[in-house]
Amino acid sequence: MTTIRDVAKKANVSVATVSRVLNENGYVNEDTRKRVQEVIQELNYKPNAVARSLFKKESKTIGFIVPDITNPFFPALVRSVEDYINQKGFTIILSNSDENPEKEKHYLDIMKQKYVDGVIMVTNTLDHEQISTYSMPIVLLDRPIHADVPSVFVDNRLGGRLATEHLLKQGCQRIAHIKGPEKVINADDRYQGYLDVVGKLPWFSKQYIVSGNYDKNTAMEVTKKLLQNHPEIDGIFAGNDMMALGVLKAAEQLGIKVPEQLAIIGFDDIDLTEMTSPELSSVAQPVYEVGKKAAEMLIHLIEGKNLEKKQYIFDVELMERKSSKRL
Amino acid sequence: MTTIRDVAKKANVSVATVSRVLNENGYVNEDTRKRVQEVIQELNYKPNAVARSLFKKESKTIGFIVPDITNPFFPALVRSVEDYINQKGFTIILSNSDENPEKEKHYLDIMKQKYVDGVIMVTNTLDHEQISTYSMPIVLLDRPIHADVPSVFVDNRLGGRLATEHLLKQGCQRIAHIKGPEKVINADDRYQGYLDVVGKLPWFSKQYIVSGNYDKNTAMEVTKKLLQNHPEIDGIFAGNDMMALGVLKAAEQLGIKVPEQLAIIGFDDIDLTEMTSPELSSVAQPVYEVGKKAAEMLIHLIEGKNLEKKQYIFDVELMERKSSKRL
DNA sequence: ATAATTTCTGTAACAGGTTACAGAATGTCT
DNA sequence: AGACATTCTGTAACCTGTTACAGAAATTAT
Repeated sequence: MTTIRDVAKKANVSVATVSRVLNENGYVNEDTRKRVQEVIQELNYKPNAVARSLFKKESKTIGFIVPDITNPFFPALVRSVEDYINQKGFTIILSNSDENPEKEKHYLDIMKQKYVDGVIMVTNTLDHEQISTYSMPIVLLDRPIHADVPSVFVDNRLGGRLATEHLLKQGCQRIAHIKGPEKVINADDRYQGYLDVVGKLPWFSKQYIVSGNYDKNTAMEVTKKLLQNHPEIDGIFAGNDMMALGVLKAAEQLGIKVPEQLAIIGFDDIDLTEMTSPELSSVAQPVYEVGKKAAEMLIHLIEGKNLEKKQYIFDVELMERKSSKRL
Repeated sequence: MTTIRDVAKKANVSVATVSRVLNENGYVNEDTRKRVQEVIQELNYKPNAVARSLFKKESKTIGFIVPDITNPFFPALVRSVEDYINQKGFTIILSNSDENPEKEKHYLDIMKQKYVDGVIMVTNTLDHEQISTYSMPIVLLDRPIHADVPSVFVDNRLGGRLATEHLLKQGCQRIAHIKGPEKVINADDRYQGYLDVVGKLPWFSKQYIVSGNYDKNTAMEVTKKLLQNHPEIDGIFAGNDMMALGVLKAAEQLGIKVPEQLAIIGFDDIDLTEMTSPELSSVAQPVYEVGKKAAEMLIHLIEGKNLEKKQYIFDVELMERKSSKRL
């Protein structure tokens, strides 16, 4: 490995001068600059980022903690964050937390030890206080925790309303909801949106709400039971698209026609909504913008600037496709 | 930030002793050890990983370069690698290359500057020589480049054969192939497997082979044209599942019944094969094992051990589902 | 010509760990 | 008791950049 001292020696200057050339700061004579740069070329010298980090207490690296990258909702988020921070010269350390608070803390510790400049994370197990003990820039994605913690998410409740209203408008008489996991805030918000629309209707009953864990197989199981017990159900709003796929599957296995006998709508508008048959209606999140905004906020914090707002809430959009169109 | 010197001062020992306690090497008196550990607890001291990296020339970090994490094939790979290396105390820096050699080199440079201990990458744009100039452990995933570069992949040609034979056995008379991108080796191997089975049959014609870029929309377009020009086609082997989904979509739009009029099979067996209607047949790769093996090899190389084999080729498995079952 | 600036360069300390080496204390063996 | 090995601890150099500070050289102002 060539070091800055090798370059300095070969160019007959001090390491300080080489450093000045590298960082383009301070005064350097034009001839000297050229000579140093030639030597850098010649030796193919690349400065050691670790040594630089040690002194500057920064690493040009950010952490990104997601529950599980295998969940098709997250890769797009990761991608949009990378696209943004990359042009700012940062790289990403990616970790999967499995929604496990111990893992989350473990990774935050490691990231801090590695001098990451900031962290973007998707969590609902940590609270405001735990997060602030890390005293480094942290931006929450997808799930807000506290008004004081910078976060970016979408209006899930509105989304729940839009989806449910849409089913009503399509003429559904009994609308069920497959809810996401217990402690996940956005699942609860979507559920609230559903309640906003149908909670007061005469036919409404808590029996039309079942839990599905954001997972297609669980959703398929619970939907089958639900439909067998309640054949009157003619519309289902699933808390996310993976569960909506499970619902679709359940309907198919029970020989129920979608959308004629059962209208279905999901949430997230992941890529494969267009690949199913019938195509799946959904509530779209502007995933790319959400990721980008989180990245922007984090870079802002890292650069020591103030945030205009601590929370950004994006609008959602109803995507009407065949699985719910009965008119 | 508390440093090792703070701990040393408070515990009335030298930094060397604290270091010995931290790393559990060298001689340390039991009482001293306890005292130091109490101080570490008390100050909540966490050693600075950057300083350690600088001296040890290692970072407990590996790089992982994928073409695009948004492609549903890669997250599972990333996950399995993370699960393995994590228990060895490593973290992952993830980067998307978009199959662009400049980006790949750029990221390799950065990773090297950050002292990553090794890199796992999915590429076919770099050659043996370029890779070896980086003089750090690199393991290739999914696409081999040269027998000397450690790599893990599956028997794509066999997979191509299995898929095509399966279609033959289902009674298909004219089998087309939607091929992956030009320069991607595994796409070519799958294509060769297809040729192995049907290349010598009397009906065979190059017209039954079209290029689809591993992408569902492109695949849908080309398939529509193909089927319009060649209504005699009654079986399609798509180079990957995303393209198979495009084929499925094309058939639906043309009013062609799957599998009765057209049998379809894909490759990779990504999660959503079970979510389509009809469910998609595919050739399954043991993704989790492939990722794990690559991680194992990399850790081996990092630890300076010798590899038993430079290349590991995993078997594939035919997954027969409804999209191809005509019997 | 002298003073005041500005440009240019080098020395050495610093970031926060690890470890070679030396020396002291303790234990074991004739 | 003396020779030797073993245990324990500290000092200081090292990893590789960055930068404060000082001093020299060149330029501009008076």
